[in-house]
Amino acid sequence: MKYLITSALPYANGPIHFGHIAGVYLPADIFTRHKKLQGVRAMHISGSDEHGVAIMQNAQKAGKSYQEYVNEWHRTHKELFDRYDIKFDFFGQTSAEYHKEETLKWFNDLLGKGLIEKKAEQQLQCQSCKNMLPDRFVEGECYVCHYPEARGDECPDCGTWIDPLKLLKPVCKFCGSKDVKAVDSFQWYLMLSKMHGRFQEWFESRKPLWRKNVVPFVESLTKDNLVDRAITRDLDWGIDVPLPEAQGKKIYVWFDAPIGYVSNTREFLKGKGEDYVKDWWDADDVTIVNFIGKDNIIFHAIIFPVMSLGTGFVKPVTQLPANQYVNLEGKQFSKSKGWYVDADDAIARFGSDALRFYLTSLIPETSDSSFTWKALELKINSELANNIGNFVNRAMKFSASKFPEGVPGAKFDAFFTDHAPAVETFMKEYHELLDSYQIKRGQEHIMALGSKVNQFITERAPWTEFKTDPEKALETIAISTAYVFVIGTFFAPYLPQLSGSILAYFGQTAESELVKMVYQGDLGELRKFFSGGFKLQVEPQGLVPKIDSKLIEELDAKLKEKASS
RNA sequence: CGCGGGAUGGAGCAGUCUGGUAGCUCGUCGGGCUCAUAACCCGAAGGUCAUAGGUUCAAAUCCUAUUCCCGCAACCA
Repeated sequence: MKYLITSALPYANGPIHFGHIAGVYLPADIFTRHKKLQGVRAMHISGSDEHGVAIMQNAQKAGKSYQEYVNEWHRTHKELFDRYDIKFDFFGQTSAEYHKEETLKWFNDLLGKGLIEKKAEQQLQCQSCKNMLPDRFVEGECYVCHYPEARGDECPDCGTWIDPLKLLKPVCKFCGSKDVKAVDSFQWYLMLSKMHGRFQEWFESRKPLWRKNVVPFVESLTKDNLVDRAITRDLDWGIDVPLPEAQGKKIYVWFDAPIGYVSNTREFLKGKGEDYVKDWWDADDVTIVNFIGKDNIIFHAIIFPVMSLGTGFVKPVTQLPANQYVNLEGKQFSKSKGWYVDADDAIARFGSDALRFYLTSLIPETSDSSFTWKALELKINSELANNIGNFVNRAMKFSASKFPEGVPGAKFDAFFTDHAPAVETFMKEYHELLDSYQIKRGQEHIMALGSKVNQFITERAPWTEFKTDPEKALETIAISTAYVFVIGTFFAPYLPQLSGSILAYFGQTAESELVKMVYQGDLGELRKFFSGGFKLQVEPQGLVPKIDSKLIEELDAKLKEKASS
């Protein structure tokens, strides 16, 4: 079994915030690290999504070329992911040549199979700026409830799905002109309706695997039929429709974006001796996992699977861990309203361990969750620092001060006879949680182990044993030391930095064979490692700095002040 | 109006598919310990599981109706 893991392509049009990180990239990163530590072949693929009207508008506003504009956001996003220790095997761009090639391969194949068809239609065009107006770029009066600011796709007041052609008093959102007219046009459509039967058959096989926030939603949209969708647009930024009669038309951004998963894999594997289709996307033993937010369900559960089934190029998605949203104190992030926390600024202040730990606890697996500064402080100080950080610190410091010459190998035996069975059970449960995409609970599970070992050390009270029976104290420290190793190992997918610092006490890293073996549950290897005795490789020190509550108050006040101004 | 999600001790959540003593983390209160980052350990208080009906020997869990909150996705995860 191998895992092809993708994260929703971030749109190269604005900053990434905690919602994106906790909802998509962080769980995908943790899951990928987990699989790799298990010794399973896995790759994590993503990249910037760089086409579409919104990008055109903002690039124009910024006075930049489209390519310049998306390149800048691409670089910004990449740097942010680095700071959060979110690793991709490949993070590409949809404006790249290889992506265009792959997209055209799909378009031509579907066209050849009759799954893409040209259809005549009427479309709104602004007579002032001459732009063809996509649904969201026209506003007017709702023809049902007469709400004056209905959007071209839906009336926010009465909820009617608007046919933009029927909108009363339409206004162009590009230039504000009221001179908007319907003109005859034509576009190419993805004929989803022709694939309804095959889609349903496939979807049945996915139902038992997918979350309950996905299945009923998809079912309600696909029960009776699938609606054909236009996949071309009249724009001047995007991939050209490869047909002579399609002058000036581009492929719709949502058609090419999911192909980005495939094209980026292709680019990643170039010259590496593996075929991106045969060895990965269409391999018999591949599990394809798309980490996405709830707003992307339609594309990942319906449209891209139909495209995949239609071409037969790639297997449709196996697992779709779609998360809900992370809000900011209950309300959606909104940069324009100032209701916003800069993810870059936060990581600079608190570091990867603290933010990854807190954001993991916020992964909105079943319902929306909420970021608050106060909760960040509490979570780090009273959980990560007091439980895990403090345990590692007290065990290692005691060892260093009372037994500076090290712990002899024989003292570790008690760990392997008395504690190993419980640790093995713990590991099994931990793997089950991660393997079923319960990322948040996996972290909670490690915390529970932290509590257990704090209990253990308090019960044994090595500081008392040291006075009455130093040999016994030595054994207590040996057992605690083994637990420190286990904790360091199991935090590796979640907190690579903390895990790295813990493992460094043993002269190991997350890439060490020993660590992988232990991660996979092989305590025999660990026994061999400790059998020669153990001496700290690094002077112990507090590994989890506490968060200053004054700083939290300042940040909190700043946020609220910004939002109210 | 429609569709989807949610409602569980002070806060955040799990449990609902497969009905059977209501669980976790934080917070609060009382006690213990002193190796450790004023950390750690033990104990306690605190919930008629949104509401109203129904099915059942038994309902947080199944059924029906209602209320409130969040989102709307085919260009914001």
